[in-house]
This record gives sequence, C-alpha cells and structure tokens, in this order.
Amino acid sequence: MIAVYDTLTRGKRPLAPADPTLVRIYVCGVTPYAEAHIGHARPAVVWDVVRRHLTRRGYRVVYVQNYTDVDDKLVDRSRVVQCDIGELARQHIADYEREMALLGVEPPDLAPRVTDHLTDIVRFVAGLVERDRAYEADDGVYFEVRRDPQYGQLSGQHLDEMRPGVRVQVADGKRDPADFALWKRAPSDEPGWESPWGRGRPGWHIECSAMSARYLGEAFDLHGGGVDLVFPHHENERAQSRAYFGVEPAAIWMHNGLITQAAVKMSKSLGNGVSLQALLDRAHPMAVRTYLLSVQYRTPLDFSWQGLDDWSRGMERIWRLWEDVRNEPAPSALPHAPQPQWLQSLQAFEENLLAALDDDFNSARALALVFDMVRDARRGEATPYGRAARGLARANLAKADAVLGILPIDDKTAGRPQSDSVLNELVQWRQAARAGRDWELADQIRDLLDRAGYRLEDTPRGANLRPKEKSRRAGQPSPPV
RNA sequence: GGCGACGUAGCCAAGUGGUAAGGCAGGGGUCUGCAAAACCCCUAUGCCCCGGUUCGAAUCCGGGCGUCGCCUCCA
Repeated sequence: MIAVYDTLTRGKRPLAPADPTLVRIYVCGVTPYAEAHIGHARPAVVWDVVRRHLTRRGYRVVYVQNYTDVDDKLVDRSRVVQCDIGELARQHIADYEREMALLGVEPPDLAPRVTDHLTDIVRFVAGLVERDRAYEADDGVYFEVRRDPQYGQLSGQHLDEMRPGVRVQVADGKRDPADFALWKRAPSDEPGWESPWGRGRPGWHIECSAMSARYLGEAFDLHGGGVDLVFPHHENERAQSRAYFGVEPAAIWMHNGLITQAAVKMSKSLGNGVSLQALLDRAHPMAVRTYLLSVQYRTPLDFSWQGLDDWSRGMERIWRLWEDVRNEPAPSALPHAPQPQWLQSLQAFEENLLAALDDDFNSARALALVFDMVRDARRGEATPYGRAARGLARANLAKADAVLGILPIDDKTAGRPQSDSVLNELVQWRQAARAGRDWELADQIRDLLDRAGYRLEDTPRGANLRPKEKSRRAGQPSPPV
C-alpha cells in the first residue's frame, strides 16, 4: 500500500488509481522566461522519484508536465531582451531539459505547451460560459468564483476572510474581486489568438485544466506542484475543472515544500535564488539531486552551500563502494544460517527501501537506509563472506539507484575512468619506490598526482588511482587527461 | 486579519504512543612505511517552554514563545 499526503483532505491517503494498473500524473511545470533555479529542480527530482517508485511497484505511469510558454512574464521578458517570445521560451526549455537530464530526471511522457493547445483552451472557456460559470467583461472572460460553494476548500481560504484590497482590480470588469481571468484581451502588439471574445490569450490557470483533461481525462490520480501554487493556481484550476466536468479532477493533490535560504523563501524579488547552473558548477549533479532528496518532499528545504558540500562528502562514500563493487558478480551462494546481522540486512535492503518510499515517498528515510547498507557491506567485506557482501552491495546499489537515482550517470555503464599511460607510469614508478622502501620518493610522486587532481590510495588489492574531489569544488580546473 | 507549516545533538535530518535512524563535523582506536580509504568505539538521560491525558509522549490535548509560507507573479 502506498500512502500519499493529500492537500485537499490534509492527510495521507492510500493511492488507489482508477485503473489499478495505471497511475496518471499531472504536474505543473515551469514558465520558461528565465534560467532554471534550484526551486525548479526540487519538484522535478521529487516527481522523478515518484514515477520510478510507482514503476518499481508495478504500475504503468503516464506523467504529464506542461510548459507555460505564453504569459505576462514571458511577454515582459521578451521586450527587455528584444527576443521573440517563442524563441525565448524554446531556449529556456532547451536549457531546462538539458539540466534536468544531468540531474537524472527522466523526461515526462508528455510535455504539452500552452501555445499548442489554444483550441482546447478556447473550447474550455466557451464551455464555462455556456454553463453560466463564467462571464464576458470588457477586458476578457472571468470565472465566477461565488457560484462555487466549494471554492477555497483546497487552500483552506474563505472568500470573505481573504485580506480585502490585496487582489487589486485596476479597473477591470470583474464582478467580484476574487473572480479570475480565463481569457485576457491583448493589444495587437502582444502575442494573441483569435477567440469568440476577441484577440487575446489564456488566463494563467485554464491551461492546466485544458491540458490535463486532454491527456489524462477529466479525472486522474495525482496532481502535483509547489505549495506556493495551492492558492490561487490549483484552487482555481480545481474550480474550473469541476465546473466544466462536474467531477473532482485529481484524486490526490501533492505539493512539495519550498526551498529557502537562511530560512527565507527564494524568490526573484528578493534576489536570493540559486541557479541550477551555479549548483552544477559547484557540486556533482548526483550530489545536487540527492541533496534535494535528503529531506522529505513536503518539508521546506533550507539551502546552504555548506549543507550541499557536507552532503556531497557523504555521497562520496556511496560512490566509492560502487566503484569497488561495480564489476562484482551476484553471489552464487550465501552462507547458511546462522547468518550474521549484516548479511540479513543486506538481503532485506530493497524491501525496506521500498517500504520507506511507500510512506509518502520518504526519500530521507530511504537514503538513510542506503547509508546503513553501505556500512553493512563494508563490514561484511572484511569477513570470509566478502564476496557475498560485495555481490549484494552491487545489487543493492543498483536497486537503490533504480528508484532514487544515486549513482553517477557516466559511471553506470562505462568502465573505470581510463588513466593515460603517463599516470600509469607514475603509479608504477611509485610502486617500485615503495618496494625499495624509498618512502620519500613515493610520497613525492603521490603529492605530484595529488596536485594533478588524483588521489592515490594503497589498498590491500593494490594502488587505486582516482580523480579526487569528484563531487564538488567550484573554480578548480578539471583534471588533465 | 484569515489559512497553513515548522521548532529533534555543533550543522543537516528521520521518527504520530513503547523508551531517540542516518549524514556531515569532532574525539579515541584498528589497519597503513606514512597517508588515504574502510571498520570499531564515543559524542541529545533528552526532542522550544509550561501544563494535561496515559502504565508509558519527541509523538495525543491545552496554553505560550519563536521562525517561515500562502492570501499578489512564483516550483
């Protein structure tokens, strides 16, 4: 049983998809008017884990995440940078998709764009007007909020208690301050499409109702987004969809917590955002990914560079084990009872991991189990059952990677990083020095390699050379080779 | 003013009634030519404060204090 926290009912509910074999997910995607920041990465990574876990649990998943490629912010931005709005959106979408791929986020099954769905949107708005749930005004079409007795349920807002005067109306044609735009007339120098209500563009919320219905049907299983979207975006989306179809659009509403810095929300206006590019310059992409998973998805994540560095150090331990066991075959036979504790743990690992994720996708607990597993594997490695420990470690890391995404993508299939002949010469030279007990020379060679960006470790199985500081470091040149 | 979340060791963080996971940092060991890595041991008699319920509470209830979010574009 998979339990998921539902914003509407304020509690965990069992996931019970209408089609028991298929989970249909809609997540509000980005408005591609600026470079992606860490706040865009969190939901992407979180829902990537949701998909992976549901898939592991045997469901088929259809995951839809939209791009809002036309709205006021894009219009404004395109003016500032003197760039065609379509081109602007395409560039930012391309950057976003490239960065998400680095983070190991699998692309959505469908990534619909607003500009490709004007027909659906116009039909949706027309339907709401026909049903007398929306009205045409001088400057567009508005949804009539007061006609929905359930309005405010999702966000816990009460229409009469919302701060008066905050929703500024600037001489528009709303009948009620809480009404929101379904269609906004646009001047001829701005992007627009013809409609029964004149040339204009969609309001902010209608796109998601139209596109989710188009691809997932009028009712689907999970709807996601950041908590800052609960009101007004999702409240309005829910109201529209219910008004149009007469049914609840999403069985469960999931919302990820926001990312803060020094406990304050990152936002454009405060200028305290951290771009994804800056993160990737500093840390290994998979360290960034798992850092975002180190906290349960609903909990606010207070970002700090120190925190990211600390986390990266922990991940290195996992990756080191992977490097050591990646080519290990599965154990052919396990020792018989009585089995030591570590061996039992290694065998129960995946079961425990999946159980942690069954509980509202608790990736923090899941990652703690991975660290436990690493320790158990190392412990077992030093026993007569070392081969079994290593084989189980390899299998377990692969299983954890399948649902969480924890291993460096480049390393997964490629062999060990091939060192060039010069490096090999140095290592062998040093081995000779050590054999001759010339410790001073041996240490000098090790220092030399260190300065070149490699760490040399003497292990029971021989010298091990690997690029150091794999997970982090801004400003350091890439190792030569 | 309304709605909501959070407050667990130096830092991050899991834990919704049964006697404090995990990571980083720190201390001490084992191993090593020395390191590194790895492993072992130690580091919260206590979970913001005060009451209450209970055999038993970080976990439930009441009251405080503090921080943050939403109510306006925002993942």
